[in-house]
Amino acid sequence: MNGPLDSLLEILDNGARSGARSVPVLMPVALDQTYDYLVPEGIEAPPGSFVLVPFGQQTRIGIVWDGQRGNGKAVDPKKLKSLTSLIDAPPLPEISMRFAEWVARYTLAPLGMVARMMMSADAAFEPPKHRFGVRIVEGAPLPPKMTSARTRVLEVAADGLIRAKSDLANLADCSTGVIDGLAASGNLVEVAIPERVFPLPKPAHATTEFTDKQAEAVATLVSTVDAGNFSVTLLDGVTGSGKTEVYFEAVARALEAGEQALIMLPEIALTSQFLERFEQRFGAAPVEWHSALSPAERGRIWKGVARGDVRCVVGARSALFLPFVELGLIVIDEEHDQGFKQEDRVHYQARDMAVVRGNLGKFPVVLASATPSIESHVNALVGRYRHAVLPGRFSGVAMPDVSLIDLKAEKLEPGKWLAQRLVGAITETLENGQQTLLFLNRRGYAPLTLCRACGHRLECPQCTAWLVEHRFKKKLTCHHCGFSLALPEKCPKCAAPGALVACGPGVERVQEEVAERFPDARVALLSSDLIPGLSEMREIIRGIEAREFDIIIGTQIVAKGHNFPGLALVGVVDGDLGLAHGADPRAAERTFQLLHQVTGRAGRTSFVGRGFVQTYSTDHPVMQAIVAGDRDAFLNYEVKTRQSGLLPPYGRLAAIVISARDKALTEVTAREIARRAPLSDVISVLGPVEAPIAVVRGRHRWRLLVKAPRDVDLQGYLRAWAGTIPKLKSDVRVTVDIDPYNFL
DNA sequence: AGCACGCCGACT
DNA sequence: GTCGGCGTGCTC
Repeated sequence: MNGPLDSLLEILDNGARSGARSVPVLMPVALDQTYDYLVPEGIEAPPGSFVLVPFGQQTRIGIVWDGQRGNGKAVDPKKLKSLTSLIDAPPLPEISMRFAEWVARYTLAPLGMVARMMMSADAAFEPPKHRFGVRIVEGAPLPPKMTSARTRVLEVAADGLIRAKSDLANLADCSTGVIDGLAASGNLVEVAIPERVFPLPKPAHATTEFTDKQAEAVATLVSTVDAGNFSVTLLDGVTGSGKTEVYFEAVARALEAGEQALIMLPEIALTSQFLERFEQRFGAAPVEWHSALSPAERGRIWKGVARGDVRCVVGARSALFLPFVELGLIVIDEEHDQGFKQEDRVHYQARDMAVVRGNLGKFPVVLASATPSIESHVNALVGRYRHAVLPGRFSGVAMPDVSLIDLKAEKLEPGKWLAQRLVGAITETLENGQQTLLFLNRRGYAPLTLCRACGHRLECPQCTAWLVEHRFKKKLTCHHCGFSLALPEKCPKCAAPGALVACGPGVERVQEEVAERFPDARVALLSSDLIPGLSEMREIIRGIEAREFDIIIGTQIVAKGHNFPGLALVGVVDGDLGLAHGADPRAAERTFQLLHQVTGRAGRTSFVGRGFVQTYSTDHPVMQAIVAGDRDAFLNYEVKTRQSGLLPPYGRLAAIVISARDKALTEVTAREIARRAPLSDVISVLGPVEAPIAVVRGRHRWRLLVKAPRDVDLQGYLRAWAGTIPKLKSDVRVTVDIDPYNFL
């Protein structure tokens, strides 16, 4: 006898004889197997428990799993160590374990790495830190020396609330010494500050008036919640069609039924506007989950979700991996957004994994968008998803009137990036006291700097990429690795002074042109590198809503999720920017969505807005669909393109990236891996080719693209392939990305 | 993933 | 002669 069964029997046998129990533990590291630990007498460690275990040289937190995942080798029972202790945290729900296994299997990531994502709230596993504060003691005799500071403190504390010493000191305008004095005299008592409770969203807090069509969509969504089984509904409606309010009703129904609900948004769209709408409907702020939370908050929310104290989460993609115990609905708003694809560590598409989560949890999933992804559109078309359509704009306002500016005919002045017709429209808009948005999806001042004297281009020393000038920061920066360099005075190659010229526009350069052309206009510049955090972003958005700015210049962070009521004109500086990537099957889709979304920002409440798209490719189907305002024309065109190319969703893709510091080694390894691809009638392997960005952070990169029909087990093929690859030379890294969105 | 062990180059 | 670079192997 040998193999896993043998080792299992051996452990059971050993356990029986010694009276010791052992449990499989999954560690949050890049490993796909569980490790067995003895459970000391007196400790209960049921599946899902978080436990502290000795692991190699370290002691780490693992999860007691509900099944063994061996590596095929038998384990010597004498090697078993005992787990150190049980962690005081709510257990990982069983459904989260099944979900983790599913995600690991699908993405080809080690299960331990998926577990790590689920545990990304360190504070949840640490003993809770009690914060202490003080409260007034009613009726205690006043100390003999009553100073004015002491009087102020007691006046503030008279309301009986518990406050941190420093808070109370601030409110009473004194030092904490005064507080300590009053505590010593018995007039204040030190008490633990109770944990903040999560405000409960109230399903019946407010009622929304719906049009007939909206009410129909509400009824569809609510019926999927009532059905209590798995379904996916594509909620399809333009910005301003009342999409959010419609799916709020589904959320309300799930909450009413005692289920938890999750609303996922692209990180960038987690705006205060959205949170306010939630609060208006549910009478409480939602629990937010995103990367800007403090560690303590993450821990608190993680535990709240696992205990069921949190009923509704509004969050970015990682919220999907929170330990929901009673999840009954997921809404993915802006479902087409590329931000749902995670590209590092575990590569996953949160929208697709949310559908999987719904299937495992037997509950409905709602995908909402004004410009659905081709994948979801096709799924709705063929009946895999239900389709709820919200027609037109809620307030009865027409879509903006969009025109193209053909840059081949209407030439730009040298060194300028706004065509005369667009400048004219901005002037008119300013005269009308309305707002203009200029959109350019490129950060910085200029994407390329070259030397007029010798032709040298300033490139990143560790990537195959140009350095982008950031004029405000007086730096040249690589957008791939973060390398940066002070803006040089003279050419680093030929030393010619003052010969460096900036080529091409970034948002900062557009701002410069705007300042020159419209010196009196109040201008806001929005770019992720210029905004330190979420709160600053929210403040700027508020300023725009309050019409504190006339012209808004921004990258894609302005395209998403905001409603600017005074916006009458949108100018797209470079409409062709996203179309360039040849290998990316989603380039056209992405460009269409972005242009549609950004031009759709104009004229949303009380007037017809205008949009101008500057382009050199006026004949491109994307541009044609944008001017015609004909989303369906674009969808039809793109569906045909995908169908004929067997591209998603008609085919499945996997990208394999081979990288190493040595150029030749990278190529040799890539060719060797490609050579070992199992033969298949239906699966094709393209490449290897050098990656479009050939070097990143000093690592050379080669790519393979695997194409399979929809109904073929692509992961099985890849696993079989991986099994034939001999051990890689050190420093060679191979990553597999199922359903890639990045082709660089 | 993270840690220790191991073996080859520039220092006190 | 040692410190430390990172390549390699292992974690019940």
